Amino acid sequence: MFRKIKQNRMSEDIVNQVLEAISRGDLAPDDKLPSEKELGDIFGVSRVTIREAIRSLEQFGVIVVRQGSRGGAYVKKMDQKAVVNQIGNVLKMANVTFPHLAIARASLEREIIVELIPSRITPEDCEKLVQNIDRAKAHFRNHDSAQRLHSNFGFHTTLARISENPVIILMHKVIVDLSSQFFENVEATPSMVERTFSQHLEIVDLLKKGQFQEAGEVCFRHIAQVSETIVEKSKQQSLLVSRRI
Amino acid sequence: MFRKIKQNRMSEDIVNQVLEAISRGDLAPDDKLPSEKELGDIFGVSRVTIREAIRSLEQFGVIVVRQGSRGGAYVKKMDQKAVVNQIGNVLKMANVTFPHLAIARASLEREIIVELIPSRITPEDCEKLVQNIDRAKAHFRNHDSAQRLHSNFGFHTTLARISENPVIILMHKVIVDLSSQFFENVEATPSMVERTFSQHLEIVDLLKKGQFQEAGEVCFRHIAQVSETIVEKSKQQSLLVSRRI
DNA sequence: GTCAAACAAATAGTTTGACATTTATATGTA
DNA sequence: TACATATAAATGTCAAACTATTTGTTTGAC
Repeated sequence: MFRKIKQNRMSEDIVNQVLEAISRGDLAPDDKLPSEKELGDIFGVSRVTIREAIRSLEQFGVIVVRQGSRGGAYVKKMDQKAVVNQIGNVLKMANVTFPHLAIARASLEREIIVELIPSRITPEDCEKLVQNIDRAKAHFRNHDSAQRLHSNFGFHTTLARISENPVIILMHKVIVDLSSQFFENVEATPSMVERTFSQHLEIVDLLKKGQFQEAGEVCFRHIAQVSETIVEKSKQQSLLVSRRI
Repeated sequence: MFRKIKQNRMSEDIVNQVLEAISRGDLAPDDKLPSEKELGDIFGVSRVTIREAIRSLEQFGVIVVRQGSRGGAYVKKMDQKAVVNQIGNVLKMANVTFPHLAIARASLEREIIVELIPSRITPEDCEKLVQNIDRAKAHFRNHDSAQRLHSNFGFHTTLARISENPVIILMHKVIVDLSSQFFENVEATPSMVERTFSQHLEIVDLLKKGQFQEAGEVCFRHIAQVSETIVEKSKQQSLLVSRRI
């Protein structure tokens, strides 16, 4: 019925005021907040209190603080990358395992392909997907596994983007980012890599032909299968995969 | 190739050490951190620095701080609710609109129903779903719209839980929580409420009959339709719906 | 014994003033 | 011009004191 009142701590009040200012647009990205001393004068509190508020805002991810001359607290652009990072950090403290991430990703991408993409996909999108595959192949030839992984994940991220729904794109990116660390810790065999390439190509081909249902199923199986391999490989290398990330 | 070193700020170091201690399990939920003074002695820094670290950890959501005797910083249980809250707060600062949330939710639930539920659903699950509907109806009769909404959202949350995938359950809950504020701000007409009841019932009936594909489609259309109504009603009441949440 | 008020102890919240460190920019010099 | 150096404006840190809040304990009245 009622919610408990708790308005201790001046720093909290300051945090809220700054957040509101950002929400309203009174503070735009790259804007500089007044210096700690000035803020102290404005809010009528000491520098220590201001600094506590700044630490909260910084942890929240809405400002960055630079030292030195021309330093200070600057409003951070809350772009997709920043949001994904923030959410990822929170999720790291939750008891989420790699298999859970994998299934969630596979499901999400299937839904994206089967239901969200058909009305939106363009030949240019297909072209981008193919480019991702080509880039990954080039990195494979150069034995650059980090970049190869990046391009392969890029294939899936590109898929998600076609949905044009920021919430879905965000959720997908969070899952992919958290998953990627597991991929980085196992060495992929050439056959695994080649299979990924051919499955990615198969998905693009099906998309081009308008066979979205099939493409979705191939994608789901692809992710499930690759994830299963990662889990197996991780076990061989005694890596934690079923524990919290 | 290399990443820039940045070892400024002792409070950051302290934050990381505490986070690691929590990750390792050295600090369990409800454990009390030493007092500020003691922490200062342990880390060899002043109380001010300790307090800055504590503000960060608090904003991160891993501790709560109580004042007074027997007060101090206590490790917070990172249960689903806390994680959902944290992620929701981050998302509030992103440019996410209600329609985007609505489509994401509709898609997510369709995938849950069509692909994730079939192998898992039990008669008990159906019973829980029916109970949610009944509770909502009771609240409707009592003209308690807040509780009615809560039970109606509970129907969908119960659905998500059947997936048994914490990542999916989490994503779904975040979206539902963020969406709910829009529902709370418009007054639903009796006909809208009745239609929701009948659609929820229809979904349960289809689930009982094993017609998952159909249930998924009904659910998708139900969410899309209700959301559309919310958008319309909000416009009439001059509420922001297409701007950032 | 029970209740309430007064008191004590522990802890977070805040202030003040000082000094250290970092960084961009201006200044001076070869 | 190029490079070193000084300067100024920030943040980063410290120490010590005082305030506010919460909780436990004692004391006293009934």
